[in-house]
Amino acid sequence: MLERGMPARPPSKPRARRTNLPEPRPYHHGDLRRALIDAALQLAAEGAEVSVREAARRAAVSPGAPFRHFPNRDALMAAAAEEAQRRFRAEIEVALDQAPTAAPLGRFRAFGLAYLRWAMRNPAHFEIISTGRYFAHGSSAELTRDNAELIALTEQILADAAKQGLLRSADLKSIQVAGRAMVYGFARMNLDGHLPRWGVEEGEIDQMAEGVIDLFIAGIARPAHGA
Amino acid sequence: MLERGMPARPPSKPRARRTNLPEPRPYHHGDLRRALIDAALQLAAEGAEVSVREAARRAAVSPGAPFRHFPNRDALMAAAAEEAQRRFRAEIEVALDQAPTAAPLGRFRAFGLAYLRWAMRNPAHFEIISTGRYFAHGSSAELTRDNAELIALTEQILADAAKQGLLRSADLKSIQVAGRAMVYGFARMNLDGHLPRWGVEEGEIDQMAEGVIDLFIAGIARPAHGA
DNA sequence: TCCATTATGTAATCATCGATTACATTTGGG
DNA sequence: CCCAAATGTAATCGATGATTACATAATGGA
Repeated sequence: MLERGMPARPPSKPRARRTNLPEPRPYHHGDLRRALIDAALQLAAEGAEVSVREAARRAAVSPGAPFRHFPNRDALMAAAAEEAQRRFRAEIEVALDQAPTAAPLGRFRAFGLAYLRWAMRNPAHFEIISTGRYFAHGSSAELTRDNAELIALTEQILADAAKQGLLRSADLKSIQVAGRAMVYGFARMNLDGHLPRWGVEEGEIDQMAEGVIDLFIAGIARPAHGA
Repeated sequence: MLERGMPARPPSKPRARRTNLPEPRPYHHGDLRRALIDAALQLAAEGAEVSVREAARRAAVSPGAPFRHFPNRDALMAAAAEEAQRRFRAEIEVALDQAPTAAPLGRFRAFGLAYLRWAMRNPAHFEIISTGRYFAHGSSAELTRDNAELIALTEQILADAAKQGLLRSADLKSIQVAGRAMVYGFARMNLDGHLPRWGVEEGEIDQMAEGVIDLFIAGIARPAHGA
């Protein structure tokens, strides 16, 4: 596969037909596919709508060029979503690696916090991943699989918690769906502008996210023996 | 205000210039604004994207006509959202009117169930209301006010529950945000295709919604004395 | 080494969409 | 009755997704 840092100028005949252009980029881009994905993610992060043409513009390429790499706009969005999902998942896995394996509810908490933290800091990317409005639902097998694995992870954590007698209810399915809904909902509330900007304080929303997750865990956890 | 069932043909001179067209609609529509809003909601409900032109087409009117009633597409979407929000709110208020005033947690449950029931049955309309992606965020004062009132309603219910000593925690803010996040998240999960179609059974998702809400209430409620 | 095949980019073009402008028709009040 | 305001039409513009024909570069086998 072509790398990003490859030599930008193959030493073939330069053919400087126009001498005033500062960057006579070679006819071939090098890794246009990657550049388009990056441009798409960047556009989304800037709050602009992602158009194929604008991505092409950012890659300094003609409007038709992207269609050599993606059959249509949705395919570009799907590729961008896959990249975003990789980053999302990586951050969650780092958080889980740092949490002790023996404490399921602590892992559950770490998972939720990492999830929300990423979603708060990358709202546009989170939306591309989650909404399925930017490209057909099951069009990306990688995205589907990745997501299913994350869900399975939470199921495993909850099953461990149940096995250790840490949960008040045996209805794991409801707990799982409720937890997903709450975290997903909090992320989307932030995204959709339903979280008032409590004070200008940075990190205030992070704090609220923490409070909400802890409330949920307190709600499902079996009360401590002495309480 | 003009009604939908108004006489479609004012008895002015018919001017049948072309005799083969089945419906020589009069030059003036009657209530184009309302027809455009209906068309927009209908298009959304059908899963199609809402375009001004298609709404105009459905109203059998020229592509420029809608702009006599809405300055731009967003304004049309905002008007459609206001209409959807009215229906949404009406259904919730009916549900609350049927719930006993003295049982705050029962009212909380009724609220959540009505909310989810409507969101499940009108996913596209729910999205128009909630997403703020179809028109500028605070562009509709009515929508903002309506939504704020619904939120205030849940706050009141929770405050009542706290006053009656029904809650385990005194952190009403976290409870409120967590509850909103969970219900909102469940609705959006359905919308975004994150709820697997558990069996073809109709009403299965309704059941899941109920389970999730009950789990949440059980989590925040002070345990019964004898338990 | 040559060159032919394939990969990749360009130019031109099309249909659709949101939006604006100039013009036409209808309606309703003075 | 008539004119002004409201409302609809026609024509047009710029942006976009997408397709097609063509141009250029990269690659590998003879």
